[in-house]
Formats: sequence, C-alpha cells, structure tokens
Amino acid sequence: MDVSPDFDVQLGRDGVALTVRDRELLSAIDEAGSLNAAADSLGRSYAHAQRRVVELEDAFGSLVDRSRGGGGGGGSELTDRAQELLATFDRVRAEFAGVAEADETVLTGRVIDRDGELATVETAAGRVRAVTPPDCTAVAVTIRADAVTLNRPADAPEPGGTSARNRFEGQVLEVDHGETLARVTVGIDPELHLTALVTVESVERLGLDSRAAVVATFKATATRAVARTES
Amino acid sequence: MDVSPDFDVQLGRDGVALTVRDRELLSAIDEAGSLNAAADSLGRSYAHAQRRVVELEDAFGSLVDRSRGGGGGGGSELTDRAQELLATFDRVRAEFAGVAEADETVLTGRVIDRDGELATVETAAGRVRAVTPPDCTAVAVTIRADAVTLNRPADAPEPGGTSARNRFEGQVLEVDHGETLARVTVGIDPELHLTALVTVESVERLGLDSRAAVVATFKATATRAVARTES
DNA sequence: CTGCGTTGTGCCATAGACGATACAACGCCG
DNA sequence: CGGCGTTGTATCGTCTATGGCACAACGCAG
Repeated sequence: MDVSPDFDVQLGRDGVALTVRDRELLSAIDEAGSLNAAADSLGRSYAHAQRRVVELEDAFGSLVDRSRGGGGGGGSELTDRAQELLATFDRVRAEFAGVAEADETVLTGRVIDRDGELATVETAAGRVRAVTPPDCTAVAVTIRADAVTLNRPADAPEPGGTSARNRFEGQVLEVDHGETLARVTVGIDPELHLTALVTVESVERLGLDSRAAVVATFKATATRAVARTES
Repeated sequence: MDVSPDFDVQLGRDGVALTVRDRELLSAIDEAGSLNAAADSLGRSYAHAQRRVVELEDAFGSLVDRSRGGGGGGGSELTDRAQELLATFDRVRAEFAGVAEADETVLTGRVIDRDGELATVETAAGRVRAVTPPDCTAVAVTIRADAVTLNRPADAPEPGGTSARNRFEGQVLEVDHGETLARVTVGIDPELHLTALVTVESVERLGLDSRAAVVATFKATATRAVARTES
C-alpha cells in the first residue's frame, strides 16, 4: 500500500509542546534580531508571536532576551538555552526523518518466548529477537534497513562475541545503487527478503554482487514487534 | 535539558493524513460493528465520524463496508485494506516510539569530507561517517544507543569485512541494568562516552563488567548529522 | 405495513488557534 | 523634549475542527 509515513516532532515540557512552528519563530527571532521583525518575516501576527514566546518561557525557562526602548527601539535575541533547544529539536527531527524515510522489512510470526520487554519471535525465516509489547503472541516484526549490518561470511562476528542478537545467512539478490547509498536485498529464504541500507563504498569493499554470500546481523534492541490482529 | 521528545504519526496519501485519531475511530468501528456505536463509545459525534470516514476513503480507497437497514438496522465492518492500514500505522508508530525513547550520544565536529549524502565528520573522539544534510560544515552527530553494537575485541569484525563503517575501541564505564535491557556506557576517550542499549543477556555473554575492553560499531546509514550553529 | 436501528446529510453552536488593530510603556537619540 | 521602533496587552474577527441536533433513506423483523 503506497502510503507515506509522516510525523510532527515536538519537544514537551510541563505540558507545553515546542512544535516546528515554534522552532521557526525562535529561529526567525535569532535572524531578525527582534520579535517584531521575526513575526513580520514569517507573515504572522506580532501579538500572537509575543504571547507564544511567553507561553514557551513559562514551560522552558528564559528563551528570548527582550528589551524595549533604546537604540533602534530595542530588540530581542535568543538565550543559550533557546539555542540549545533548537539544536535538540533539529537532532530529534533528523532522527525521525531517518525513520520515516527508511525502508523496512516486515515479518509476521508468533512469540515463543518472552522475557520482559524482549521476546523471541518464530517467523518463516527463523527466530528473531525483538522488543515486544506485553500480552501479545501474534506479532509483526519491523526491521529497518539502516539497522541491518552486512558482513562477509569469513569475517562475520561469532554469535557469542557480539551484541547483535539476530543473525541470518543469505545471498545478495539485488543491489539498488544510489549516489552514495545502496539498498541491498538479501535473500534469506525463498520466502524472505531482507533489505539493508549500506554505503556504496561498503558494497564495493564487501563485493556485494548478485548472489554473493553475506551474513546479515541486527540488534534486538533496534527491532520492534507490534501486536497483529489474527486474520 | 530535561525535555521529552514527542511525536504525532500520520500516514499520508493524496494530501489526506490518517492520524492517531482516525486510527482510534477505525479500531472502534472494528470492535463495535457499527459506525454509530463506535462514535458513541469514543464520545464523538456520529456526524463528524461519518464525514471523516468518507474523507479517508476518498484518499485511501474503501475502508469500511457499511450497510443500512436489515437485521439490527445494519452495521459496518472494516475492509482488508483498512486492517492493513491499521497494522502499518502501528508498525510505524512503534518505530517512532523507539526513537523517541532511545538514549543518544551527541558529538560535535566538522565535516572534512563529503560524498553526496554521506560525510566524514572529524570529532574529538575520531572520525565518524554519517548521513549529513548538504551545505554545512559545523555539525552535530547523533548516535542512537540502539544502533550501537558492542563486540568482544577478539571477535570484533575486521573493518574490511563489515558494512558497519564506524568503529571505536573503548572500555566499559558503567552498566545500567534494566530488567532485560541494559544501558552500557563505553568510554572511548576521556572526553567521550558512547551509550549502547543491549540486552542483559549480551552483557553477561560478553562479560561487560566495568573496565572490560569492547569494540563499539555502528553504521553510517544509522547515524545522522545536523547543521550546528557556530557559537 | 409499522417499528427500529442503522447510514447519510445538512445546519448551527462551540472552542481553540491565529491574524488585525489599537494603544500604552519604554528608552535612546537627535 | 519629542520622535522612533521596539515590547507588552487588550479586544475583536476569522478560520477550522468538532459536537449537537434534526431529518431523510434504508431494509429486515414482526
């Protein structure tokens, strides 16, 4: 189904959420040097922008040093705390964007063992360890392509020596070259393809031609299962 | 700064976004067997719920089989497509939730080489390969704890044999045991701590006691950089 | 044929977010 | 001392999402 995952990021605190809209406002204040000019450059009303800044400061602490009167009539600039908030916002947003874009492999299976948040899921392709919500046995397991590491069979880490709890042997079926990133489809099983996102450089270094043997590994903590309605 | 990242998931199509609110509505229809009872059980108005279903179907295709008249007055049930949409929604939401919860390590540095989306960033602790937006040199690199794999030094994969492009040697500084998951802080440098989220079982299997030597690896494609305002 | 509970539709009310406008307060500067 | 551009504040109007309500259409059960 061709739907596109999308998201809105927020940084919450004291029940107030700093949204992308607020991020734009603070950023504009930083550039314009005054709340008034910032609201104007964004095509927003000064009144609302001013109120919003006060609301945000109630929750997040001092964000904008404002002064009125004086040379040029006054002005405003961001505090260090506000700069830090903006940086955090951008980082979080980038992380979410990465997830929204990422290809993913979905396996269906059943929980055969559980230990707290972690479960072992029996799937058509074998057993997968994944973070799993409580009280469900029929699950769908999602494996993000950027979480899958590919290894040459000879150099693949011993299962006992790595924290990557999931390990599948397979062969390269297809390499979808991008400019610097490549999407590699690994056949684990006639029924199961696993997609990995790796650099083109890795493709060349590992010799990931079609039919090359590879070992795919991924961490249990990067793998999420969700309850599946039995149909 | 104690802010909590939060998010709203949506599945977009044809300019219409299926939100968490819509997910609740569809789910309630599935359980209640009628649009009327569903709206009622959610404390929402039937009129709006009905209109919303039509809006969604305009964009996503047939979602609810509705019939009026007949035994019991009629009723509604979800189509397979709707069930599939709900499952997709849950999977995406779980992925985002994982990101929102995850601890992360932030490194600041400068881009010293760039090849399309990928860049090499020079940081205090060494060079990191990360997905990087265009046109920026001062960046902050985010490494999610669930993307970091820990290896015993003896079993660590050869840099040439794995697609994990980032590799740091260090020693365990602290292990924060949870029930089944543990947050391991690895000292790479006096200045740099890297946090990894691994299973408790891995902690025991790898013997991750304090001061144990480990090799931390993570993929470039799972590492995001964002522009940083030079201060 | 009537009753009943459903879907479908239209119209109005309400609440929240936001813009528009007006005006006071401030403080340097000529 | 007055001008100027800023911040601060109040009030009103608009837009959008949503709830409330009324009523028609439907189709089986009795």
